[in-house]
Amino acid sequence: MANLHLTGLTPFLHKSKATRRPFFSPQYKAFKSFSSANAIKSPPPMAHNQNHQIQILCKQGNLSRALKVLPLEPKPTQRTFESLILACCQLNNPSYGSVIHRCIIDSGFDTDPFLSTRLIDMYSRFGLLSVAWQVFDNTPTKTIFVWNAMLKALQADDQAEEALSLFSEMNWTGVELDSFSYSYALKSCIACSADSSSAPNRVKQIHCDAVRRRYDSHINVATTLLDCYAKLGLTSYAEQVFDEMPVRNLVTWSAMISCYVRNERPYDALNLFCEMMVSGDMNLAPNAVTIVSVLLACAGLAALSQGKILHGYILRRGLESVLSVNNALVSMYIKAGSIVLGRRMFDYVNSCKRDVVSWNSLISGYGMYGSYHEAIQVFDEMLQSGVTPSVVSFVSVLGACSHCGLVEEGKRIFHLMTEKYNVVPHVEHYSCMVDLLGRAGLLDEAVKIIEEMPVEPSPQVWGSLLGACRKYGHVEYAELACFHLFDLEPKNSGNYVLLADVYTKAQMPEEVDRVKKLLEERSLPKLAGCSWIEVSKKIYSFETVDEMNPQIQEIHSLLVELVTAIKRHGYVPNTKVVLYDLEQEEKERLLLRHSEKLALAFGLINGKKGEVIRITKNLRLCEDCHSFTKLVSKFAKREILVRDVNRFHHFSDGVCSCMDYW
DNA sequence: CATATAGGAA
Repeated sequence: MANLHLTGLTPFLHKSKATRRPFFSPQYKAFKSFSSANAIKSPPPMAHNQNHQIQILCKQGNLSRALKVLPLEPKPTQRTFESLILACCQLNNPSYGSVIHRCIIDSGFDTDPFLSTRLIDMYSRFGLLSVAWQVFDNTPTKTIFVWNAMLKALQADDQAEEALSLFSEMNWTGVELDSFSYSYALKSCIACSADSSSAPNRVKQIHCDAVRRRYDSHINVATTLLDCYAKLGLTSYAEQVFDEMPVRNLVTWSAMISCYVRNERPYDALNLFCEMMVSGDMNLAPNAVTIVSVLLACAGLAALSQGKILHGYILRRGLESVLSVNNALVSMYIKAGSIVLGRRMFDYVNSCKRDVVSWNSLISGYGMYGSYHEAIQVFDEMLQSGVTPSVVSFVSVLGACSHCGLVEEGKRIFHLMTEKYNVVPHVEHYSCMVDLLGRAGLLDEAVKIIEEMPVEPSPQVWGSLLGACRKYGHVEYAELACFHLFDLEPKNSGNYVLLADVYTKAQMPEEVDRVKKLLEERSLPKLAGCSWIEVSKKIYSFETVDEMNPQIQEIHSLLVELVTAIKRHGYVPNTKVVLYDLEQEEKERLLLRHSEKLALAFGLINGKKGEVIRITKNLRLCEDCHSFTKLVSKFAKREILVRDVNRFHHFSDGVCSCMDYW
């Protein structure tokens, strides 16, 4: 069971990158001029113990009064400065920070490693990395705390390369590293998105180093390591770290669960969660973070019953008021097939507590159900409520347009985005536009978008074009898309299959064979079609070649019965989707073994009458299954909801909610 | 004198 992600979108991070050691950087100059202009002249008349007084004022958060007392004689103690810096961080006030720094220099504390640690941390919070570097460089005796503060600052500012070179400098200068050093360095490894091919080796190298110095048994180092492997998709490495850990806590378990979720193994995630729950360890009571991961797993599996059970647990634990949990619930209900319950969860949240993520979930949810009007209505409501749409908001709305074939509306929103909201289109938005135009058959226009886009087309962009080519049988553009795709993601077998599809449709058997050979040569496993269905709170999954199910005979005979019946209502098996060169009868037999048909028959046999049949598929729904299910919904008088990789199809009385546009 | 360590929502 793989490839379940519905809308694969990552948030975008925009952070300023300060370069190392610009001696008189603008920030530093600004800081100097500011602090001298604001130098405080006269000390207050008298105070019994001014150091103590300042520390009290800092604790109360009254920094301005504390600073008025500051330039005292004799000079303030180190403790006093520490209180000032901490208060300044708490108040998030960079101007006061500069004033305090000035006073520290004036008092001759600027070489003190303890205060340097605090200052570096403060400047890191304010995003003033170049000043942090100055403090770092001006500290002659660097304790491990000073090194770690700088390392953490770089890591927090996404300056991964800088962080790693600092880490190697630490190794080289012979500083006694501690577990924090390893944590920060590891986190930096996976942040190097620029050349991610080296990330696995970097992590492994630090792993070896940590093992050598016996730091791998530290729970934070091990957990960070686990998470790094999880984010790199190296699940087996993550499992190994998890298994070999001497002690595990809630964070470790949650990290492992989230590893399975993000690597498309929601079933394993749920199993591990159950294992944690039955351990009976009171320290392993799941918190909001754990719950969010598990809800994601339920969403991936479309495990509605499991999700509801979890919802009950959330209510008992009083976690329903946590916004992230609520958002995860909205998304879980939507992806598990109930837009109604998703909407109810959304409405349940106090409107002032909603954030842009809540809105985006609902918008993309309506998009997946093909409910364009609701999607756009919710989008408008969001704008009216004063929430600024994010990059993802536009992806969600454009996706909704795409699913409904509303080309003009999509173009209008794309313009709205750039003109009114000044959002510079990301590659994701171009990908949406290519998808929108491609699905509507406007292939030339889609290619024009790709040619003219100012950013490098991502695999998703070419993938959208290829998908459109499959739909419309455009060989030339399909070859163009694959030329890039085979280079960008050579191991994605789905692209080869799509290209073969295009050639099959165009009746070019030699080319079909050529692509198949390519697939074999590169020994890429074709992702097996898999469908699953929840019946009586249990999930049953089916693969195309599935003889393991004890009811398989019953399922097959029901399918044959159904086919005979619906053929009278005009069903013609669409044997074009079969890639193999076989007799017509054999092709029809193969069609009946498609996993979604098996799941459908299983649902008809075992499900309760009158209940909606919910099926989930790991690939795109095939055209034959689509028309088959439409007729079955009419013939068997059942509502059928099928979720494929992209969207939902709601079949009822012979009609699908997608109106045959998908 | 000591770094608020590590896991999460579209």
